[in-house]
Amino acid sequence: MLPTDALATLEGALAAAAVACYPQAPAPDVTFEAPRRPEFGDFSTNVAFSLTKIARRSPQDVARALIDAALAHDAGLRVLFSSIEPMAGFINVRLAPASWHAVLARILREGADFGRGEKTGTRISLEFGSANPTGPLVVVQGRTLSTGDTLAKTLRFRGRDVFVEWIINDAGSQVDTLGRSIYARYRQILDPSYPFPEEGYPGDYLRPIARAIYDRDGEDWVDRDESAWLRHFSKFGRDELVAQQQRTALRFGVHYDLWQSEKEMHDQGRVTAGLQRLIDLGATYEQDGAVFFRATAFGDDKDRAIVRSDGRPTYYAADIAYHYEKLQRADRVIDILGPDHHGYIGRLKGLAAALGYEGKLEVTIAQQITLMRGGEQVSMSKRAGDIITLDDILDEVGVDAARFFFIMLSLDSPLTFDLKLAVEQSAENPVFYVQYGHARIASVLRNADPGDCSEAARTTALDRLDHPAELALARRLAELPGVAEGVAVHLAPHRLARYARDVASDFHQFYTECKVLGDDRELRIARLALCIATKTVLATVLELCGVTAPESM
RNA sequence: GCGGUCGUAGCUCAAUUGGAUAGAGCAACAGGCUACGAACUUGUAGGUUGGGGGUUCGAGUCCCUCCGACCGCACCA
Repeated sequence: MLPTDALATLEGALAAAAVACYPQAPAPDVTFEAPRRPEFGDFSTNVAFSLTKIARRSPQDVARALIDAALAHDAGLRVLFSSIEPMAGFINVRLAPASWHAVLARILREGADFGRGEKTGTRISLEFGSANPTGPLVVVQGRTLSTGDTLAKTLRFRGRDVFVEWIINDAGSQVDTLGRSIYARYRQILDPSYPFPEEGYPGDYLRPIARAIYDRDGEDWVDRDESAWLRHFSKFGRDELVAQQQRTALRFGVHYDLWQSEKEMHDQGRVTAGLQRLIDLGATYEQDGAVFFRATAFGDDKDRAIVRSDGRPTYYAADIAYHYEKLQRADRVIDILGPDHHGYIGRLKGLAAALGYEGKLEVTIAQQITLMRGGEQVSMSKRAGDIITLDDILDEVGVDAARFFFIMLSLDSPLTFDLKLAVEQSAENPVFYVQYGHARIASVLRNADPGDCSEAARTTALDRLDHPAELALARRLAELPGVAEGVAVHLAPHRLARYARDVASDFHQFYTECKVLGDDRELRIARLALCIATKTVLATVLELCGVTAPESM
């Protein structure tokens, strides 16, 4: 019997025992969790605490009574569990090894599908990475891209329908600024002293774009007025930079279902439609010829302008329309924003509330990344022109190390990243530890007799696995579905990275203590089966992390 | 000033969302290969969870209040 089924049986028995022993108390909800410390058993429940007040007895006594009653009622529990003990008020249990063997057999049977969730029917809109099309992707986007993509994969793995989107902020004045910047670079090809606009985007990354225009059009634009060239240069730059951003995302292994142009939304009248909805709901007012969203009525700390007094919509207007569309087509809308967007949380949540979708929108901020090089802080401002691009990082440490590194930390936590250290210590990145585990298993399987391997891949004869390291590893592998679900529910991809390390660690320990390819055939097959199951789980986790699972390294 | 995130071992971070003796990795120290990959492993040491109150069987987690860091606070995007 699988651990989950065994636990469900025990939960039912304990709940019944609670009702029998303490009929005056409301029926408690009995749930088992894996305790932090292994010596507390495989699983643990705190149900006794909830009954102490009414029972007027210590949690320890209550726990004892519940166990006795449950065992008296169902003697079969003694077979499923090797121990059921009260300890400090908790009820700690240890499963019979057969349950862990059953999990291994299941992993072998299901392969890459082990841990996959049933379709839930939940539609999720996930937006992350969105940026102005005025420059290459930078380090902080490495964090949102890694996190967002891993979340998308994990949510899908756990049965959600996920729609991944990026919004291109190409409707505002920054695109004109981009056009003027490129034009200056274009003129500088002929005259290096040509002035660069004060508000322009510095750095050298616009020079190749200017060069491309020059190669195609020659000096056609030199003597023209801004009104003639601006549109052209802006659009060319915007298209080129969006394409660059898309290439970088792809290189990073991140796929989008939709790159939504903000300008397109304006052109198609969708922004106006979204605003109209807000106006119809009475959530707006006019002041000095401008239109404001009454955000303070919905928890924001300030009302927000959505239409300027000259009639042009603000950026927020497009945000409103876009989120309105997303809220209509999804059950759960998730935004992962950069660290300079703290002010957005209030207004976006207020917006969802005003539109009648309170609670459906989750806004998460990826905290800041401080980039260091050899102990000195590196400026990452696009303004300063001295930018470290995501591509630079990928060139230095590779996709695998970068992907893993960026999801290792909770989004809530600010992150310090020393480039020099990253290069020097890339071998210390835990991703290599995990990948090594996978490669090591592959090596064992290569050394094994092929006949043994194919038999192990199908076997259910796993009774010989009784070494503590074997059972600990099996128990760890069994956690995969729960870990993945936790990542999906709490939007916490760093748990995958942690879990991957734990699996690898348990494997290395098993490998150190237990010889796989020994003379005892029955034991050899069982241990090979454990290796195969471990390799399967590692491959699944690495896949969710967007990291390759190498056969050798 | 207002708001938003945070503050945990020397460093980088966890802590199953209120559970047990707060855990890992680096770095430090001491061990382990004539065994399937030592890119591994075993152990030691390291803490008043920024300070102080409160809520309760129980607080790193929730509330209040100070201190500190970062980020926002446009009819820019």
